[in-house]
Amino acid sequence: MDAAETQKTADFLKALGEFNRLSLVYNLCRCESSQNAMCLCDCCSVDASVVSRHLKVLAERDIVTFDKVGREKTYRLNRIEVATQLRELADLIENSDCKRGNHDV
Amino acid sequence: MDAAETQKTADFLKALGEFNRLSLVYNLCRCESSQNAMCLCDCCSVDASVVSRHLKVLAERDIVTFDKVGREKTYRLNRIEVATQLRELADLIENSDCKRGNHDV
DNA sequence: GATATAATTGCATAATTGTGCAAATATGCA
DNA sequence: TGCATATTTGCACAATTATGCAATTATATC
Repeated sequence: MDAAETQKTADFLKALGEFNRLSLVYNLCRCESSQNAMCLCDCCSVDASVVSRHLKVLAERDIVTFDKVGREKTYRLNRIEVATQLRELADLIENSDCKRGNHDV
Repeated sequence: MDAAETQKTADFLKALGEFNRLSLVYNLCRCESSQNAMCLCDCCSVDASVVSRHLKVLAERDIVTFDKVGREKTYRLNRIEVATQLRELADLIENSDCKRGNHDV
């Protein structure tokens, strides 16, 4: 577990670990289809510019992906990737190698 | 998903989403037995007071638990609980109810 | 009791982050 | 072209957070 990887995981968790951003994620969670940013604004009582910035953070960490359609951006949640990353962390925490005698984790 | 619960999940993720705290968690991850705080200091190049505060944050979110033995506190990772919470989030994100037609998530 | 070690706390500070507003940019449509 | 809508960006500011150092508390040992 080198520092760069630790930092990457921390950044991923930090991106999810903010109330409005997590609200956006939950909101996208409920939508099978993509949602544009204005629609997502409704779920949190902040300015559109704030939502824009939060979505940017989520996109930077590959938590969401967007398509640009005309002047709208439609966002969708990277369900599989996010879930996988969370499960990998869960597995590491629950069954880290050195519990089995491998100290080179 | 009410606001209080969202906030709680965000706080949990935020606690894990900081480099030095995640380093502490990974460090505890590698140890089957409890580790005292001074020993944990070695894994991150910050002052003991900083480690103390980070451990306090982790304990507040039930990520770690400690026992007080004499003047030392020994910490251990709440492996099962942390892993479970991460997996529950993964499940929610991957298979949110409304993909199945339930919009009351 | 005196001293040493473990851990916490108060304080100041630097750094980061979240926010709103106004302006700018980009695109669609009349 | 002119106007409306979606989104981003610049800027200022408030709030939070991470940090180090010094002092304090708690406990063990001599």
